[in-house]
Amino acid sequence: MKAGVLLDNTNSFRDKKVMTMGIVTEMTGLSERRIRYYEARKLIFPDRTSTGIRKYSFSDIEKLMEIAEKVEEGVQTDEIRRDFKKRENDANMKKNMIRGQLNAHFQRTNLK
Amino acid sequence: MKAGVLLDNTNSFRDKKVMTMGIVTEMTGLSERRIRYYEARKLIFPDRTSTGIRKYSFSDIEKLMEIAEKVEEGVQTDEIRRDFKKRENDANMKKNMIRGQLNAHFQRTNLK
DNA sequence: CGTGTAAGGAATTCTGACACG
DNA sequence: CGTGTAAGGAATTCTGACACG
Repeated sequence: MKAGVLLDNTNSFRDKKVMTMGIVTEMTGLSERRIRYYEARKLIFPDRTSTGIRKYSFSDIEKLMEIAEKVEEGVQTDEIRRDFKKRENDANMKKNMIRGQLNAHFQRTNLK
Repeated sequence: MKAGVLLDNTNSFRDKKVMTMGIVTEMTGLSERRIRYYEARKLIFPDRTSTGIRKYSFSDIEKLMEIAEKVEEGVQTDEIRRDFKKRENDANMKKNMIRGQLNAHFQRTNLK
């Protein structure tokens, strides 16, 4: 319960997919073409309305700007994707570690 | 400076106007007609793109749901507007009070 | 490999008005 | 007063393809 709260990183607004392409191009300065291409390369995963319109979150925007930066440094999309995957893995491992320590803690203190 | 930080309530994402009408109708369950009407009655103030498309924030969404609730209770838009105005006034007064106390505090402790 | 562009269609949004009440 | 609706136009978004490299 407590652990759930502590580990709950849902930044509610940050992750809600609510922005359409026009806003995203405006906020990131990227072309529609580039944004769709990064999706094709499995770097971002917008939601879709029932009619096919893409919807992005604030964290998608941040991710896009990070991608664009790397690409401009000459990094290939494939490598960026691998980096993201690794990073996500690390985050999950950290989460599990914390969960383990919390469990240990409660077993010691609560003894049940 | 310090006071500025303490008083800075910019919830960054919550107040950014980034959603178009379709998303707003979906999130609030309200009709376009009602949403535009509440704007005409000075209850909400979406931004506009250069071509006239309305853009709403998460806090606009929350406000809309509150408005809808009141309207369904039979409250008239005019009264709702007055309530909002008053509430904003109260918030500003509170802000100024805090600012005053902080200033007093720093004058006492810093003596300059 | 990453991105621009023109093409054509589908979906979205906008305004002003008529309607009911 | 608050909201629905049909009307017509303007702006947005989508996909697939050709182009360059």
